[in-house]
Amino acid sequence: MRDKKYHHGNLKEALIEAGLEILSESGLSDLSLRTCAARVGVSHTAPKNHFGNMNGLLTAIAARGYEQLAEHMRRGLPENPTRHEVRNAAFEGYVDFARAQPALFELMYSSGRTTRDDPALKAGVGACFEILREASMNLDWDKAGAPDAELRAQIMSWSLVHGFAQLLLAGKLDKDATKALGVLDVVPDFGFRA
Amino acid sequence: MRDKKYHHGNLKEALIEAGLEILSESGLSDLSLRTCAARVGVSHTAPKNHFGNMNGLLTAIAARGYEQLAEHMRRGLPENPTRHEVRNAAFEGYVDFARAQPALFELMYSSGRTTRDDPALKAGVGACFEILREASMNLDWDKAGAPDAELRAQIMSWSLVHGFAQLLLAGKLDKDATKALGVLDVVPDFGFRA
DNA sequence: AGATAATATATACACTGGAAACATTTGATC
DNA sequence: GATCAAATGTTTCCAGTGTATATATTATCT
Repeated sequence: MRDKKYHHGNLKEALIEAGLEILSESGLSDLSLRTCAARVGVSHTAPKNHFGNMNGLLTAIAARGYEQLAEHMRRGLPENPTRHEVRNAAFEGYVDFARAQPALFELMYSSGRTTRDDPALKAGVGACFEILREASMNLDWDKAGAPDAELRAQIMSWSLVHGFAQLLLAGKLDKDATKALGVLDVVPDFGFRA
Repeated sequence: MRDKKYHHGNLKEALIEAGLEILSESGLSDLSLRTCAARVGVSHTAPKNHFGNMNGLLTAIAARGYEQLAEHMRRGLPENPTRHEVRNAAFEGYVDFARAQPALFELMYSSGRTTRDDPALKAGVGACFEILREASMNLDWDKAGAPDAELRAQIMSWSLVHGFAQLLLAGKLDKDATKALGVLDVVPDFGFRA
């Protein structure tokens, strides 16, 4: 880094990755414009050109998070997976991701820190939502047959797995409870009747 | 308030209520030691004597939040409620509370801002958990009969209703989806088979 | 080459939580 | 009642935060 250039060249991407690193290493409270900028070696006002403000940077980081979450939910799937395999992978991957990246997960689902209408963010959320749609198909819930049975099952699946992940991260499920249930064992098989 | 006394007399309680008001009126981002202290008319370092630091104040506020949530989950119950009425009231009350107090709800379930081991906080969480236990009794899930079937049903109930509430607050369920489902209509009757 | 836009810096400001020293009041003990 | 210790608040200061403004540097396009 002898000849440090005035223009970084790929600052936008570098800042997002710096943010992801900070979230992974430290936590959400240590993620700031200044820590991100410092890690990249740039002044703390440089991000403004690419993200507008803190909200914009956080939104971009959260969007990347949803992409990673979608990856996680498809990880380890065989070539032509059965519907049951898709469901198991999706639910296991969801909780796995939350536990592996708690700070990022918290940012992704916090209400005021990100901009909901952001296209990249909505795309990431949409990718996850699509996986959950596939994972929830042909679930024989009680109200199956109702006009919006599929959407209903999809939202219930998402609620169930997300609520479980969040309660886990928030420490609301004590160790006895989770151990008795087998945590990851209970998740993919939430009592759904195939 | 002519003769303003040096000692407030009930500062601890006043600060908690000020915090609840700020959360209700403005939002989590506007809640600070200084805004709380200013609302009570006291210096911004006064809270230290009662709560130690910001974390302590937030923990106390969150604990109060769980008490309010427990109230909400029992609101409007008749004298000798049926199990179905208990369940409906608990689930409706849970989502109702989240929508009525989104900022407080976010604080209550955020990971790093509060101290998990705090006795008052644990008591509040315990009260809610107990209501959920009652609301989940005799649920005929697939794995009913297993040694920990009841705890399992309890955790699933909590995950389901909490996940739904959080996804709602985070704006992940678009209006078409929630409208198609009837939101509060779907909550108390999540496909449980009585 | 020269104008213009994009990108990064420098500086200043209001805000935050917390540490330290000090002031005031309360309450217990003699 | 006087006295001394503990509890309760204030004052002052500091490092850290996001952002607005003005400025400097580079890239791009005609």
